Amino acid sequence: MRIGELAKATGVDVETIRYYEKTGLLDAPARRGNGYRVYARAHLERLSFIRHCRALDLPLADVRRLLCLVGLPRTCCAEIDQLIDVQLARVRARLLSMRALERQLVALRGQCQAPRTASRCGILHELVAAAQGEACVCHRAACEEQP
Amino acid sequence: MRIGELAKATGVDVETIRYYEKTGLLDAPARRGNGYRVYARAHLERLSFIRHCRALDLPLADVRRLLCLVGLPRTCCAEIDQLIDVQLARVRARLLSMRALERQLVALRGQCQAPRTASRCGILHELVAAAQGEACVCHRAACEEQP
DNA sequence: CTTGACCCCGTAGCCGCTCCAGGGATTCTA
DNA sequence: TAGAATCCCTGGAGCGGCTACGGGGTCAAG
Ligand SMILES: [Zn+2]
Ligand SMILES: [Zn+2]
Ligand SMILES: [Zn+2]
Ligand SMILES: [Zn+2]
Repeated sequence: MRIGELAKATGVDVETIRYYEKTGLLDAPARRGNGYRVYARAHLERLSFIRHCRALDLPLADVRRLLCLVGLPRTCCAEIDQLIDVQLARVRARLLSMRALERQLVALRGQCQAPRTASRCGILHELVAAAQGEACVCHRAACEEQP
Repeated sequence: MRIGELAKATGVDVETIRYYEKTGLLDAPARRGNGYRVYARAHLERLSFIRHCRALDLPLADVRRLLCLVGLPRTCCAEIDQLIDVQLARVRARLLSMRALERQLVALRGQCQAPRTASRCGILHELVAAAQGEACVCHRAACEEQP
């Protein structure tokens, strides 16, 4: 199986596969006489594993560790479970900040309903005013929700 | 006002301020005899503006454009409004994928309730099985929700 | 025998910082 | 007045996770 075929089979870009090899995440495969990489089933599975982990947005360092733990079946899995817990916490934190961001942007967007000149744009006006120390709609709203 | 004072006043790190100057986002300030940067009120406001935009997660290229438009008051503000619209769309897209991610991670986490050996860890088992082509809890769930 | 798809390698670029080494200036304390 | 702590300077490297590029070699179809 050549690199392009592996790429198609896994949905991972060719360049990315080479990058994974360079960083030691994927074993260097055998080569044909012409220098082309030849992949075996084991590579396919390992790369699919990586891709699946990446779909969960796990950092490559975590993926590396997981791949390592697959080869150590006697280890306690607490570390694995914790990797997922930490990732879940990261995702939830991001979720919270994205929600706040959405609210802020909606509030800001509401400042300009119809196109005018820049000097009369409610959005720009708001951003400039906030920079001069005045409370801004986007962040003022967030603060008032607190109590 | 020295760089450290500006940093404290705006909440922007000293290194970041220098970075903004290097990339032309913030004007190079005057210097004292000893080479220290001396900032004026205009810098403080400009940097506060940048920080506020960054709090909305606007890319620096957009911030740059906004700063440029502040100086062109006669321009139509449609471009400003659109910058915010695009950012809102980005945030909402991220929000959707974060929500999906949370569901997937929760499903995966549920595969291992109590610590065992790695070879019996439901999480690791799931990841490996998925790499071998079997449907995984995390992504299978997502697919079944579609219809 | 040319065209086009595929493959190789090494390096640089993206974003938005963040940190480092290796120095100089200033200010506070003992 | 010496030493320590704190500030400031510069240029450059490093982070993550790719992505793009330049300049080439290989191979099968038409
Ligand atoms: Zn407007
Ligand atoms: Zn605001
Ligand atoms: Zn487990
Ligand atoms: Zn899955």
